[in-house]
Amino acid sequence: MSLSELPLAPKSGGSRALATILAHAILSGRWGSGDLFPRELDLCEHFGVSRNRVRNALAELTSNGLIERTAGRGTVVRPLEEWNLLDPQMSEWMAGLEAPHPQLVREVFAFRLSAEPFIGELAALSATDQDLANIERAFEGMCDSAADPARREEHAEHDVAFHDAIYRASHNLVWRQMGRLLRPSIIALIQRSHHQADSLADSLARHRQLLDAIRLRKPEAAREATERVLERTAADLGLDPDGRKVRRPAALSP
Amino acid sequence: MSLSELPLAPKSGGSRALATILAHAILSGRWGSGDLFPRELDLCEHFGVSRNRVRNALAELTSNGLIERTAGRGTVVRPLEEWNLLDPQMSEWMAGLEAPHPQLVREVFAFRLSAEPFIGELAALSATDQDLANIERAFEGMCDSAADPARREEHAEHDVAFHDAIYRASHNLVWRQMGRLLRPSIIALIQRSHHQADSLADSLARHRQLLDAIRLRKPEAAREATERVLERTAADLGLDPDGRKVRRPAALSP
DNA sequence: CTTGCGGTAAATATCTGACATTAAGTAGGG
DNA sequence: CCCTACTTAATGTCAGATATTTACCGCAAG
Repeated sequence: MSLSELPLAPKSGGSRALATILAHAILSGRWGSGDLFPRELDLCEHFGVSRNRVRNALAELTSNGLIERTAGRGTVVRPLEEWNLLDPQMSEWMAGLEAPHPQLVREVFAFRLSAEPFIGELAALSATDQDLANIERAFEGMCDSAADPARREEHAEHDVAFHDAIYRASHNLVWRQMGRLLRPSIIALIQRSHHQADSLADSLARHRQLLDAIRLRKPEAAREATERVLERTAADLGLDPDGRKVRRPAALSP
Repeated sequence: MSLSELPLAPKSGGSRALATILAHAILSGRWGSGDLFPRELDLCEHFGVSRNRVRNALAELTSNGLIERTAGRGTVVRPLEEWNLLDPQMSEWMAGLEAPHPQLVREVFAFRLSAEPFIGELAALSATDQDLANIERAFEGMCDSAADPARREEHAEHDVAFHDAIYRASHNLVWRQMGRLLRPSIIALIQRSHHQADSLADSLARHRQLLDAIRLRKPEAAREATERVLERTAADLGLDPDGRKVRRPAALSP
């Protein structure tokens, strides 16, 4: 991939903006695994910035596993499997992307599909009144912004807040930080799906059931409600809702 | 905390070594949340390195959420809840630490306690022959190195490999990357526990049961076996095995 | 023909010094 | 009393020079 296809307005915003541009290019899949990345000096010239900024930007990509740099050889793009998906910076980049790697969307959603029903259980067991209030407020925001098709983005943000509040209700640092994967996953959703009016109403109804299950402290019901919410989401994403879905062992063991 | 208590041999190893020293100091809890971190120039003088290296090291700490830097004010340490636990670099730092934050150990273990039984199920459902071979090889390594008390570290590495192979058997990128949390958790284990001979034998027996459950593709059995392994681990860590443990909803719902 | 050695080029890593930008505190004038 | 302008102290950025690592090529010995 030639360097000349990249946008070039990173002057404002420090080396962060430059890192974002480069990260988006890699996350979109413009360079394959093992491809050589442009040299520092070429990047300096193309973007009209100092070598220092370029180096800082590249250092950030390095720390997220997107590239590997070695003196004398240059900069190469690392394979997708070694990207650092759990870094919040990566989530931010993925969320700001118009067309992320399809595999990335699938992997993240497969994770949600397997983990979130369980997180729903945890939330039903450990949610405080404060957590419930947060979930409820997000839900009301979803309802409020659902009618107007022009407020899709706002709706998505409330959607993120809803699920994130559930992650937080687990009251564990690790689970909570995993909640950052929600944003890219849900943003990808609104950009892919057409979100018919009936689909939206159905989605809201399923979210309400999940909220109720958590409020009533019914873990089993929360798990099932989460599965139904994700079924709806999978349909909107155009993914096979059962392809990678993991059935509960209760349905499999003798 | 004064800067003079830090070790000072980061000459070899680039800015990475310096970042490790500083990260270890923060992870040990020497600076509290919101405390001012030493200025760049003081660090330069103390370690006898250029400002460039100091800045690179600090940039790495910044990207992991350990510190926050703003021009004009200086560098402050961020609260533990905002540390970037899921970054592999952080796991490495935590693993290399002699005495990590007790809260950190607890949070990570609480996560394992809730997540790993489920990962055990996933592994029993999705493990390939290759995965099984990996798990088995790690288990044999554990057995082999169990007898000699002088090979505790080697034993711990096989222990990590065992559980990591189970994470990998889930065949999902996100779960797989979470496996990096195992190293710091297990390293903390061997540094805290006395690991009596009988405790070790018991631990091995429980690991074997888990291995067998996965090999026989019995998700339910794998979940229970994982819970027993973690019970043993909790006891060795001196944590309350039931304190934060999440019972299965089946035992709670009507 | 292959292997091993040395030299050269290319890329990243580091050092140094100067300057720009930001944020907080402070004194003076309205 | 408040608001502005100045000072100070810290991080952010730039530019140039130098060090180090790596790959590649030519050459000679086996």
